[in-house]
Amino acid sequence: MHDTELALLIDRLMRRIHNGLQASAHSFDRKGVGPGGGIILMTLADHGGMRLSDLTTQVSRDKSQMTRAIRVLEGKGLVARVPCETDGRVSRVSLTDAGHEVVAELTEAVAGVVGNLLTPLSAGEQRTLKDLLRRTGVDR
Amino acid sequence: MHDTELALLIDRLMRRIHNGLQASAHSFDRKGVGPGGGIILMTLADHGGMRLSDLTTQVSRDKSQMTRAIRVLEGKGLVARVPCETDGRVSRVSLTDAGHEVVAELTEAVAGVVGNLLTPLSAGEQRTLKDLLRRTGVDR
DNA sequence: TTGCGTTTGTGGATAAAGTCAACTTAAAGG
DNA sequence: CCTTTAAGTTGACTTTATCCACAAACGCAA
Repeated sequence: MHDTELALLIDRLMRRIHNGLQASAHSFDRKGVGPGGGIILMTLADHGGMRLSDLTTQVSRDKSQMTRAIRVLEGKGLVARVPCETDGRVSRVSLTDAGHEVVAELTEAVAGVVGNLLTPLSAGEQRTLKDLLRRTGVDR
Repeated sequence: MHDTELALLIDRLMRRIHNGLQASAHSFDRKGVGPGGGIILMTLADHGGMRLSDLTTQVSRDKSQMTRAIRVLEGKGLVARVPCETDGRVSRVSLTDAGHEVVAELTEAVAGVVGNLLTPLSAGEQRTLKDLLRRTGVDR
C-alpha cells in the first residue's frame, strides 16, 4: 500500500483554503485574529464553552501556544474565561457576543472559499467527503 | 449554506498527521528535512523533475520560501537542479538517488500514520475519500 | 493526613514557516 | 527596440511551532 497521496492531498487542500482566505482577509478579519485564532473561535462556536485542555486536543495544538492564543483573543474581547468551580486548575473558555459576531463573518468567508474549492463535487459528494473526514481516527 | 465544518475537519486531520509523524520523526527523518521538506520531496517523487514554479503552485506555497527550501534540500544532496536549456529563467528540480532513499523512508512513515488514522474507514471508503479530495478545485 | 504521581495551565527560549515587497534576469509581443 | 510579464532570488519581518521546566490543584493510597 504505502499510501502517501492522501497526506499530500490534505496538505494541499488546507493550504488552498488558507491562501484563499488570506487573499481577502482584510475584508472580513477586522479584529486581526488570523488563521490560528479563527480556528479556535470557530471551534468554540461549535462546542460552546470548553476547557482549555479540551480545546487544545480538539484542534490538536500545543497547550502552551493555546494559552497565548487565548490570551490574545481575550485581549480583543472575543472570548471570556471563567475558572471552573469544581476544579481549581481548569478555566473554561467561551465566546463573547463580540466573538460570535466575528465567527459569523469568518463563517461566511470560509464557506465562500470552501464552497468554491468544492464546486467540482456534487452536493452528495460534498456530504460524503465531510462524513468520511469526520469518521477519521484519533491515532493514539 | 455557510459550511465551515470541512475547513475544521481538514485542519484537524492535517495536524494529526503532522503530530503523528513528529512523534517518531527521529526514527526516520535522518536527514532532518522536516515536514516542509518532506512534502516537497514526496511531491517530486510523484511528478519527477519539475520546474520550481510548478512546484510552488503544486504545493501551494510562497515562491520565496520554495527557493530557500530547495537550497536546503540541495545542500543535503537530496535534490539536484539543472537550468532549463530552452528558457534561461527556469531551473528544473529533481530527486537524487539519496533523495529517493529518503522518500522511501518518508513514504513508509507517512503511510503508517495515515493508515492508522484511516482505520475507521473501509478500503473502499478510503479510496472514495482520496478520489473526492483529488477532484477538489483550484479556487481562482 | 501526608506523600506521591498526574493533570492543567503558564512562561521562556529557540527554531521553523509564512508573508511581503523589492529586485535581477530572461522571455514575449508589439 | 521597448514595454510587459514571468521566474527566481534576496531581505526584513511576523507569526506559529516546539521543547522544556515549572507551579498549582487534584486523586489516591498508605
